Amino acid sequence: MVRKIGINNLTARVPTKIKTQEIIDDKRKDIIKAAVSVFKHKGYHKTTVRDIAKAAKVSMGSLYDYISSKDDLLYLFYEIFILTYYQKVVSVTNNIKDPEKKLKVAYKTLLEVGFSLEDEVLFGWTEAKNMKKNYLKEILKLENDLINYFKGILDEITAHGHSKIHDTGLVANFLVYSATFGILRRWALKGSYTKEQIINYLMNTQLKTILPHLVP
Amino acid sequence: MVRKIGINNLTARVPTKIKTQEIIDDKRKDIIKAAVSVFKHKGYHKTTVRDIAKAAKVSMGSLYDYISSKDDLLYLFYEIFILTYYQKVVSVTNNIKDPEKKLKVAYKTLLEVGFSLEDEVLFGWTEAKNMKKNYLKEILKLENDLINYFKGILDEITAHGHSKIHDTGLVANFLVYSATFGILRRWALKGSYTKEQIINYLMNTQLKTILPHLVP
Amino acid sequence: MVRKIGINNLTARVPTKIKTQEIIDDKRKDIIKAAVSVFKHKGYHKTTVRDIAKAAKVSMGSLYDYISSKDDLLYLFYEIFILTYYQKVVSVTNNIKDPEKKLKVAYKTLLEVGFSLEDEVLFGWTEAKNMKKNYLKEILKLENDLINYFKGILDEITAHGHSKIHDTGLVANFLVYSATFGILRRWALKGSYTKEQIINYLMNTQLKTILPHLVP
Amino acid sequence: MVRKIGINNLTARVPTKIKTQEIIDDKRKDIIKAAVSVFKHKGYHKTTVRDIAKAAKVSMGSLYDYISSKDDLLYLFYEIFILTYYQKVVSVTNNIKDPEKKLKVAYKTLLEVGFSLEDEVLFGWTEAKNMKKNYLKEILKLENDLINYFKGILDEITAHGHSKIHDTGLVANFLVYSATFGILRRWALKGSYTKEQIINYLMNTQLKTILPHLVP
DNA sequence: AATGAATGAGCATTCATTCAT
DNA sequence: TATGAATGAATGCTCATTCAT
Repeated sequence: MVRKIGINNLTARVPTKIKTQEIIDDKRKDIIKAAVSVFKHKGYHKTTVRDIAKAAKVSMGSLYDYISSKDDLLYLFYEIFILTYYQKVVSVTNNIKDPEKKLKVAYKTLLEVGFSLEDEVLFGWTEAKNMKKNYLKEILKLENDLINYFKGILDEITAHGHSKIHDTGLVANFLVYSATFGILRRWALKGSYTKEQIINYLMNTQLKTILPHLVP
Repeated sequence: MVRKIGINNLTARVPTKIKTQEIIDDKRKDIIKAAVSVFKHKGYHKTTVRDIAKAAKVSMGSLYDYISSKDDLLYLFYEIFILTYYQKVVSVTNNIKDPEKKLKVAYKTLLEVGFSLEDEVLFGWTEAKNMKKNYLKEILKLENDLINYFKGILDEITAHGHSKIHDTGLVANFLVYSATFGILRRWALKGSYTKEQIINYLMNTQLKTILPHLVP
Repeated sequence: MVRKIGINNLTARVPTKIKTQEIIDDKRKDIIKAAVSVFKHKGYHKTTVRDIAKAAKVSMGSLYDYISSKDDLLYLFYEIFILTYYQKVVSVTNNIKDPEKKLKVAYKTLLEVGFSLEDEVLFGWTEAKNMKKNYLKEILKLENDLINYFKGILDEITAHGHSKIHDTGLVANFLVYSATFGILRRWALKGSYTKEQIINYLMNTQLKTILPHLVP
Repeated sequence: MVRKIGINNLTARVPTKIKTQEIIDDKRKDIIKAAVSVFKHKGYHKTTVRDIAKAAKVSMGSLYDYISSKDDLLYLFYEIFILTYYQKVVSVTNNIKDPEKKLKVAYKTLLEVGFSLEDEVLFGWTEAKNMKKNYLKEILKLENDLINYFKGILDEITAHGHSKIHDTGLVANFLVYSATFGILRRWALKGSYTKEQIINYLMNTQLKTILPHLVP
């Protein structure tokens, strides 16, 4: 089941002093974009709110009209980040009927979105612990939607008897985990392997584990 | 090729004001142990040097006689952490002649050491970015030793014609990456899967990718 | 001698951008009322101009059309506050001829107005220091009118030979001071004494000091 | 019953990062003295922690080694302030046997201590609301000790049949309240009345209310 | 060698006031 | 007249590091 949530109305969770919703949405996009661009390079802790304000070309005071704390920016980043992933995967695979094909396309999309958002992925993996408890909870829920989307495909495959998957939940989790391999290990891989080589490797090994009869 | 380095003389990279090497080694072990015990729970940034001094039962001044900055502690943590991994894997597999058996035992050891050091693994993954550039370089070298140890086994397997592995470097990297799945995704997995289930799953799927004829 | 000043034209001291006097008076009353309602609960410093604008249901910009600074509101509060006291006491006692009777009624009124404005009294006592020097001067003048009203009664009493009061100015001052005892010490008194007990106590002791022959 | 608490061990309630108790006591006295000297002139809110550090000739960081928040300084001020009052009154009257004499001396001491601490009294009356709830509670307890000391004397007087006091608690409260008249109304009184005139006036009127047979 | 008090630059956040629309 | 978004100086507080003893 696909949650029908857009980015704009989701961010409603974060309080603001501004009254015009349209301005909030626009400005927030700018601010988060600026925040992420700084976060990516300096990390959450080393980035100061001044850095972000400067990057977003707003004053300190104005920044705090749109968010209520530095924490909020982290939350907003994750929200957008995970939704970007999710919506991309869903939009690309939604109309595919054959579950095996669907899995292949979904996984490939996962890999490609990851590579297109390398810095964000890296940042996302390392800074989650800095989120406030209740914010983290929300983000984990969203992340779970993505895992479940894959689990759903795997369940379909099993149901159709194409393949016998032991535990679709565990497999779905590992699939999603495996998709960030190329990014999280980029220091070790860069120089030796191209993005395409990594994608091919993962498509061949990880999907074959699930669909043994797969012909690449 | 196994680098023959022990913990003590490695830490020589980190400057100190103390002159008796023996005292340095002992005290440093205490300090790092204390630092890690705090880091694990509070993270690097939220841990203050005061916290560490307190946990190590030394004065602030004394602490700075053994290290020259908070960064050093991070480096020393990684050094010990990665060496622990490496030495464990090597010591357990060093005498195994059959490369397939060796791979199995090495991978299993990797998984088990990981689970025995969950907090350290988590900490290690998320705080690497806080290390000074030149320290990071050193740590990546050490990490590379571990990857190469696996690559060596895979090369042996290929050489013996048991299995045809396309790119042993890439596979070695992914193997080591996969081994932390259970820990890095523990928020999603805890509650649903036991450590044993996760280890079994990974042994079955990841090793089978490499050794298709494997009978669990 | 009673100054004949109404609330509206007094506030003329505070500058405004608005030109129609009628609108000023109306809107200002709303704004001050709102400001006081917030001030009472949060204190002057912890109340933000935003709070006041919200409570007064006007925009920030509009608020600043009617006042020129947050200070002004403090002044306007005191102005209304002290006039309320004064006018009440005067209106109730103006027609009483017998000065002893007049004193009794005036003092009792003082006590009762105080208890009906507990929060305002408390606020008034503790925030006066935040007023601008020249505003404070004006307020002290108004306050002096009240003291002098009591002094006038005491002078009459002395003139009529009913009682010999050493220094009517000092006595008048202390009388007015004594009247806020129940409010300024309410943390210590609440729970043990009712408003009526306190009023009775003060009527008995303080008036008897002045009029020894008094029969309650 | 006189609580046996000195200033030094009382301040133990406020946390510190310093380990040597002697240093804490000394430095804190300096800091509070400096804080009060600034508070008196600028009020609590308008005084910045920087102001205080400067006046105390310590760095910001050092200041925060001795207190844990600006609030603490307010608490420490009140603690010392109220104890100064209390200890002075008790030490001067402790050995007086005759309760009437005791009351006279105690009240006079109250008046004189007040006048010797004018700024502190004024500050104390107006800033109590800024104290944290639990701190305020402690201070009110201390204040209550002073009230009760007077109540004790009044009870003795009543017990000895010298005078019939209706409600010694209420009278004690009002006595203590009356003692700050000269200070809290100094704007109105200064210029017209000397400290001595005010003290005489209060001694004559307030004590006579309690001890009608009193001959000044 | 050891201690712990001192330093001060740096940070997140607030808020009275202004001004373009 | 009315609106509310924008400003930025100012504030309370932290903490890695130093240094006198």
